[in-house]
Amino acid sequence: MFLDFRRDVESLLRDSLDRCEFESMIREEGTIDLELETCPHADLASTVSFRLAPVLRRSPASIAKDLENMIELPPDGLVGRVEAMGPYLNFFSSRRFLDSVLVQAQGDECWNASPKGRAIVEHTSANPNGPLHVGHIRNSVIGDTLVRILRRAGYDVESQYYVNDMGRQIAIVVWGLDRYPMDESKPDHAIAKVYIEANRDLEADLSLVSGVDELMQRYEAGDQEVAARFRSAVDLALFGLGETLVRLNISHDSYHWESEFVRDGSTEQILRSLELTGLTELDEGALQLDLSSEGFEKKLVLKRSDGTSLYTTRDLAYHRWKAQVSDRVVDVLGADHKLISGQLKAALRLMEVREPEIVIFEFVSLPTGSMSTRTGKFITADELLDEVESQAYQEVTTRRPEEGEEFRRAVAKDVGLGAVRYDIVKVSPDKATTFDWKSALDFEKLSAPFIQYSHARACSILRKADQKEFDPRLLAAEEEVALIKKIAQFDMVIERAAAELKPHQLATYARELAESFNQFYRCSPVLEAEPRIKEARLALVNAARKCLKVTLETLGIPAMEAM
RNA sequence: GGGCGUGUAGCCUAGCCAGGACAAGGCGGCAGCCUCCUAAGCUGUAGAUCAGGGGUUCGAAUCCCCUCACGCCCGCCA
Repeated sequence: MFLDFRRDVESLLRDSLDRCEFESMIREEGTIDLELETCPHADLASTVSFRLAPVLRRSPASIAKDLENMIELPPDGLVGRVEAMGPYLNFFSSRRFLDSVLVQAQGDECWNASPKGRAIVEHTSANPNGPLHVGHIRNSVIGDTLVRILRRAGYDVESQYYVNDMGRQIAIVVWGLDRYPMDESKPDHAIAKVYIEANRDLEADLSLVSGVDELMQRYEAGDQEVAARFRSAVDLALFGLGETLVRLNISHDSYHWESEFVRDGSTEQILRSLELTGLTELDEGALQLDLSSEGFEKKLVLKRSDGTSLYTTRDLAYHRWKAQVSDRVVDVLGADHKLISGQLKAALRLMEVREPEIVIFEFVSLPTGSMSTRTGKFITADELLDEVESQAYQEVTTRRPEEGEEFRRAVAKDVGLGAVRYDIVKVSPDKATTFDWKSALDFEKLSAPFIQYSHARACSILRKADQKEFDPRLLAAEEEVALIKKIAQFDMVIERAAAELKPHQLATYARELAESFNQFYRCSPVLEAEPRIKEARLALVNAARKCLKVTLETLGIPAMEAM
């Protein structure tokens, strides 16, 4: 679709540069950047003339004119028109392009890119010491959307949850379970209560801390009885976490426990590999890595003086394994991991292991300050989902009073899920946000229901008519052409979001697509149009419906047929 | 103190990495549209020294430097 058009424009422009012999004049600088971009004035515009002007000592406008004159448009290509507008070189798609988009969009193949390789995306990986809160799910939603985008872009993706089962937090939970029984609530919530109580005790009486240390040492040493207690506590928490993730339409293909990488010896192998670099040293019994050559002043501790391993060392083992079995490794991490992930990458470089691509998201705070599992200051994802769904139920009851209970419940569930996911994914990950109930419960334009609604309207039209043969050339109204072009951009948006790992670009596209459809909906009546126009418009509605559905699914948001 | 990130209308956000043709949306405000395919929609309107200052450039919200404000980090925690 649009990528085909862009490829044709690139080749036409390169040919033209060759014919004008511009390229040879500045070849020593390498190939010319064609400077193609989408803009309001053309389907693709090039500003390459500005770049050429100082080298050729000519005005950008005259260069653009020459380039325009030297372009030979094939009679039946995707590029319909080229026009030098001052210094800009504007390219417009052809009628054939619009027709082919409309035909392709009736099928299912055009929504998936060709195979690219294997990718591993690690996301969520919250400590199993409590439920997911509204900060954690920013990780989950960004991560899961990236998984879906990469799949669309042609990657064979495995999503992984890295379980921190060897950390202090989980040892505190295991220790606390001896003193406090879990109550009847959802297991992750019950574990959090134990964790909060245990922390309170440990802070009140520092002599208790040795009990936690001992548990950690026995776990790492392979004590069977302790291992069983750890496993049982972690499993309980993960079970609860998993239920929340299901509500968010998120699932992981595999779970990997930190302790795996200790037991199979790969953490020890990491230590040996790093010792070979000659940059390690013992300081008071602890093994440290000097990363000053990589720009880190502080030394990275790899092994405690009591011989136990540390999070980063185990993480290095995990990352070396991931790099070995895939073509792309992506981690989604909170802003508090910026430094440590930089050190991780540096250590991997020293071992000549391919570094992961790290997507950092900034924190979600509450109006009252930052969240904390330890002190119990958080809004859980479960609470949020309950509240949003209940609000959505009221909305749908107001708007569709004639519909039955079952319909309204189902719509509320899908609207609620969509609203939560879209609200998170629409914001760029590097923006810190403050959680706000009012905005979370808003179902208007800049939200998922806006897009779901467009899809439902398209479905409603299609339900009322049978699709027959159509002539795409009959779609020439401004809004119709704009909608076709917007649909065509799907492949480019996916490619870019997958390359840059920016899921919010897809959220922006989804809103634009829905807007284009709504404008078409207003201007072009379908069912009442004369037969041949009606068939063509039905085909466009069908194309838009498919594109909206695929876009929503890639965002992990349900596309209902009615709402 | 050092590092990283952010600062765009009353509020929230896109655009910034790859500088280019009028800074794009939403919420809220104001004025309209349901004898017409679902009004969770659509149309119009008002509202911006793109944090501030300097620099590079034919051209800067976008690149560089400085300042200010906010967030995160700088553990033998994870």
